[in-house]
Amino acid sequence: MAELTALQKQYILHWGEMGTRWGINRTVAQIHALLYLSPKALPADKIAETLSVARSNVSTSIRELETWGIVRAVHVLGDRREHYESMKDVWEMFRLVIEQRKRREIDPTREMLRRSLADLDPKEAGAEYTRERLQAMAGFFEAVTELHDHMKSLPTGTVRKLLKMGAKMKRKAS
Amino acid sequence: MAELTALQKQYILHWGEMGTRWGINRTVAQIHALLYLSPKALPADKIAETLSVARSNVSTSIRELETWGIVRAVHVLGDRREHYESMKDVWEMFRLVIEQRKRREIDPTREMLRRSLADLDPKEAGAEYTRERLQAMAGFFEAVTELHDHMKSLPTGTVRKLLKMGAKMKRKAS
DNA sequence: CCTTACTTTCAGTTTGTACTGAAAGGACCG
DNA sequence: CGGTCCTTTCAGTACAAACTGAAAGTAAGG
Repeated sequence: MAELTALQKQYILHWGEMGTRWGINRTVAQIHALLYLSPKALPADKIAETLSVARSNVSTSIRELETWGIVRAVHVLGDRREHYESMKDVWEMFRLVIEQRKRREIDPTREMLRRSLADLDPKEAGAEYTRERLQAMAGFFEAVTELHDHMKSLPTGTVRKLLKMGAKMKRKAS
Repeated sequence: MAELTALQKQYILHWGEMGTRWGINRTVAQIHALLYLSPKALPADKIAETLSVARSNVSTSIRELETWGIVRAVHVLGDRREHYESMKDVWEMFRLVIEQRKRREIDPTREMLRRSLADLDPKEAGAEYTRERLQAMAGFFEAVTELHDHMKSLPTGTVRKLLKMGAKMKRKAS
């Protein structure tokens, strides 16, 4: 992956934009795209050069990708630099990201809703209405959590198969 | 909803933060939270005052919420101002948002992947590897789309029931 | 150990998004 | 119609996030 082909450029740019729309830093997403397409692990300076960003920016972004668990450092014989490679299993990548975002965002929301419901003062005006709204919202997040936990308990690959099966059944039925 | 209770403030602030993490403008999310908790529709100036943002900012944000289809204007007898109210069905709200985000983000991504696969020049070095990666990614997005379409074809409320059922079954089994 | 190769940290700067307030644009009322 | 009330638009500004480059930190090699 000396220089980027038009196709690679397109993919990386698109993935960067997708990132920003879902709260992922553009550069982080671009680096991930680059590594995902790369047949071999790349050193940070190569990444910086290819994407035209500062070496230090690559360092920070790679760290974030490592925390997600979708990029890891590997060592190359006769080279002191760390080389980075992306996980190749798309399903596993999304599973990791979803699981962590759930923990960081959904769980605190459930917590907040539970706390709110507990704190609700029934004497206050409109408390009954507020309770209804909070409960409806809480119900949704609890259901999503149940679904997530349920899927998590299945071995890797099963979800994929189930989705594919569902798709086939739907086609047959229609 | 003259002044905000501590609970309402907490909910609105939290929802605003949630928004930012998922690519939704903070103010947009806060306004939605306010309307969701409000038993009656609120006029724009009231919203601006309550959240301490400019009237014009409310105008733009409300418009965005209206395009999502989760907030609508209602008229109050003897008041010339538009009053805004949020949809109260949480499931339907999320369904709307998910459907539109899929259309805006997932669909163009599938398109890009399809185009990339078509454009792939087999003579280029590493084309086979690139094809594999693109295909894996495309497979994922196609599966997600299938799942989405499948759910969409079910009547409102069914998904909710299925999730709840799944949760119960899981509890029984374990 | 000292040098060299590489990585991380961080203060300062840039950039893009969000926000404001003033002005223009409706719409209803008398 | 003219006035009032309300909404939208938009140019300018503010702000937060992202990014840079220099300096400090770390580790391998001689």
